[in-house]
Amino acid sequence: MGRGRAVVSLTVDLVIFTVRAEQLQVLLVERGNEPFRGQLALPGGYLRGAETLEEAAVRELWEETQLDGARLHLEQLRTYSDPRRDPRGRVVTTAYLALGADLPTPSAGTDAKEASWMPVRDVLEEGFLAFDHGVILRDGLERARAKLEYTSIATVFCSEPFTIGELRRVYEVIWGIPLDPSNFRRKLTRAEGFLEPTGKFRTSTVGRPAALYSRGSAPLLMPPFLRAQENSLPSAGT
Amino acid sequence: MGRGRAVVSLTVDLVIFTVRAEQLQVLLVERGNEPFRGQLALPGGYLRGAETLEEAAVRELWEETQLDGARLHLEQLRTYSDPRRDPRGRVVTTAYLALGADLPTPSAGTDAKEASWMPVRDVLEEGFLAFDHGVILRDGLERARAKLEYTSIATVFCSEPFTIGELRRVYEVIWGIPLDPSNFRRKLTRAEGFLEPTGKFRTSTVGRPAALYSRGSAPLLMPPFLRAQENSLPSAGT
DNA sequence: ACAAAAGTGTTGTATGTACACCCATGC
DNA sequence: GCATGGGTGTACATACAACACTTTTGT
Repeated sequence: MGRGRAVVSLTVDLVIFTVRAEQLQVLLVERGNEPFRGQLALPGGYLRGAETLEEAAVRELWEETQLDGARLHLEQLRTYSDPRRDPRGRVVTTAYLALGADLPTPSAGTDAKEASWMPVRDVLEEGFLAFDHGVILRDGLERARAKLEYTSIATVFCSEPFTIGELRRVYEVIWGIPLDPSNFRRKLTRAEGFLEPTGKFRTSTVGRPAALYSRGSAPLLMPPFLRAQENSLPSAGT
Repeated sequence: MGRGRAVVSLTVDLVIFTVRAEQLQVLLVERGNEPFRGQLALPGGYLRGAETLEEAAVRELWEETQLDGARLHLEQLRTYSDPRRDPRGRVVTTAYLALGADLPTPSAGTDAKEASWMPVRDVLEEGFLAFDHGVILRDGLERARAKLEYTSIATVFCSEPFTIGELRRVYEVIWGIPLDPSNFRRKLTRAEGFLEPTGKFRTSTVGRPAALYSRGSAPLLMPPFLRAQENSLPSAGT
């Protein structure tokens, strides 16, 4: 029964997205060791004895990037198991997708590795990232784009409270297409449980003050908010 | 760096669904060893040295159930990593979802274990299956239900060629709600690339002969075909 | 006054839903 | 003929896209 049972190491890797400077950005670390020394990679590390993969993801998030898992949306993305994906041996990795509002730059942390935000569009090309991290990144991007359509996930990219205009910019940046402000507003304000009005206004910017909202409780957007069949990956920027 | 690195075994488990006798059914095996001896479980087994998880899933599919992976839709579901999920030790498992048309009963195979189809509604209750397989099964069910909405996956439950009525029964059985035959037909025949007319008819049944179709090439259903927010899991049967 | 962003109204088109009705077959 | 499913037509309600228009601020 145990015949041929593989000896494997298990790791977690993190695709951490935020929207800053009108661009979708991903948090990357520079590798300090071979293989792929000096190349950029997703943050990640080995699973430890008594923890779940999710716990390992939160721990690595903190250790490598000083980000607080409780303030991010975190979900399992997929497990990658090609026997040749790591030249050092048999390493299976489970990728997690983390989404959050633009936070104080984490790279000023104390850890050895230097973490930095990079525009997704600049690192999408094949072979740019170490290992199979390019594939993982593209899978994470597609997951994030798809979830904007039928869940209220976009709100986690905004720090509360936020305006509808800020939320719209999240959609536009991640989908790479412009949206009609009036129709966007109607769609989201009518979606039951999507937005919670706070009664306050943001007046610090030009133009008419915008109403401030916080996240509602509904996880699903019904009916979904479909982008066109616009599936061209390279257009992730402004 | 290697500090605390977990020693883990990796397995694959399979949630195999088919529609037979107007019910959604899942393929289960009876455990021959402790723990959970005699209890029903999802088919599965250990990952071997040089294979991917997907290859292991196809291999176990054949070894345990005599089913041919090439004739099924197979996709990764999720990886489960609770340190206490297997009392024997640290076993992380990646679950795969397999969907297929009602095939010749596989349980008459040569292997040791007895595999058999069971109606999903009869095995959904918590604690019925071994390990955390109940959770995995419910995740697989929710994935299958969700994918009916926005992909053409339902067609893999029908053996080609099939009629629109047969396809409609797939939706009704998996969602547990009745659908209007006329509107269903219009929706699917208008979806570009969903159905490929064969020009032939099925005349072996009562009523007017039904046109026969084969699967089209479009993987996505645009716009999606939404069930109501009907999310009650126990209603998976007729 | 003007630019800029928020927010409202309106209109044509598409889509979904409900249901009446016709069609072709087995019995 | 009648039951049974296949398949078409139609009318109503809803939803979306496009875009004109009003409101409220900063400069």
